[in-house]
Amino acid sequence: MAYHEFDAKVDELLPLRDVVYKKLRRAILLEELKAGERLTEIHLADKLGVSRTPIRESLQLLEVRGFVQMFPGKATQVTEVDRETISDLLPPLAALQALSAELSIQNLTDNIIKKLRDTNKRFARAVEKEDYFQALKIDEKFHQIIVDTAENPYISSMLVSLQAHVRRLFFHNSIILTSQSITEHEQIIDLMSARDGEQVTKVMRENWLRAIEEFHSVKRVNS
Amino acid sequence: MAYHEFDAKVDELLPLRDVVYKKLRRAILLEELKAGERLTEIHLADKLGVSRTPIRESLQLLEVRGFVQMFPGKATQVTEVDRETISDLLPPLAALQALSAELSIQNLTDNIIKKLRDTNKRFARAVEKEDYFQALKIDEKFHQIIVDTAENPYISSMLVSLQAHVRRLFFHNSIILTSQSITEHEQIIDLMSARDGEQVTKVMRENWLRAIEEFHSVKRVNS
DNA sequence: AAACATTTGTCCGTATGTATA
DNA sequence: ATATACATACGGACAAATGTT
Repeated sequence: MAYHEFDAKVDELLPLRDVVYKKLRRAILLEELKAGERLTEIHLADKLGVSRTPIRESLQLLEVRGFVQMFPGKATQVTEVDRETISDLLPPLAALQALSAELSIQNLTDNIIKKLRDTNKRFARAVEKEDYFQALKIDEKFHQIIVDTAENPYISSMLVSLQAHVRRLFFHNSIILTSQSITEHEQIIDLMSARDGEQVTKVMRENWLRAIEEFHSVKRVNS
Repeated sequence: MAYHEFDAKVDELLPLRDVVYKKLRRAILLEELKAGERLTEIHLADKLGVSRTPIRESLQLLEVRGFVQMFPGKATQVTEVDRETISDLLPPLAALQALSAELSIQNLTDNIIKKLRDTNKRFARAVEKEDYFQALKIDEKFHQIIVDTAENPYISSMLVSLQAHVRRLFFHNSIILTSQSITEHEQIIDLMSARDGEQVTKVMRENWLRAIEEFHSVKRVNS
């Protein structure tokens, strides 16, 4: 399930660096730590009540994942997010999601198809109720099932990272998940059942790339 | 250029953790540190003449990149590579390389096309001379030009990581780069010039996925 | 089962280097 | 340009956890 990634449910048994990592990432996603803001180890250590070591280690992980930018010996700051970022982010995301769909075909079971159809029904209900936050969560779940079914650790790992960035960009921009998504999901399920790898790739890509246009039109209105 | 990634040309100005990171990754690629081998911080620190801090930090980076596996509180070991790994690795690699080709079209200049044709000529000469090591290096360069032209930092970063894994798998298995690759490269250049994103995607994918079959046949003979 | 030897996780001190007055 | 304040990079010590005899 996707949301464990930023719900920051702190399991106290985890190493401190992981706890700190999740807290900091959550803070960045929620914009408590703002884009461009400078992060100093001592300050964060005080604030979180830990020493500098777990702070340093978590900052380095955040940097690999692209949430912060480190200037060795100088400073660390929260990565800026400009409008162009989403254009860079979505194409690889779409490509990897599409690939997941294609690869998941060989691991498909009736049970998984049932789960996908159920999830899409719940998605449809959320869209109808115009509960877009809930719809977004269910949409993620839908895609996560497909990614999990593909059983490819490289793809999973890359998608975790990309998804987090997408969330960050969309967090305060309510995404418009239209009824078109419902139909596309249904199409995706049908094509996977029919084992049509080529077509499902195409539909999946379109499903994700449409978000670029929607994002740009929303932003144009807001700003 | 791709090989700076594991040539471990130690720039002494870099933070120690980066120096250590490169040394360790190089050692893993060269199988000086063998798959499954356990890495203890103190031992590595002694061997490299540094304290545990840069060792720890570099190990965490290696873990994100998938070269080692960390069991918090217990141990760290070099990731195992089995024959199935290449089947997991190449599909996302192919997808991202194909996407790079598609995206690079919009940034294409005559100069870049010229560079691609030149590189492919040098590639052809290396293949003819049966200098497969050199051919592999030039092949990487060819693809790197395309990735760079796409100008997408997310894709670049993911490919760096995937490529390193591929190298690890292929390192002691001389890849057979056939004359078919030469033709495909030529095709790719032509399709990019013609701005045919759809077709170049297809050819690029095939170019990369063919390596799966070749790898499997080679391994079957050797083992 | 219990004490032991290791190893990891965390903290903090110090040196080096960076930015600012 | 110099000095000062400050942050990071690294090292080393201690505590906690592991697994071993």
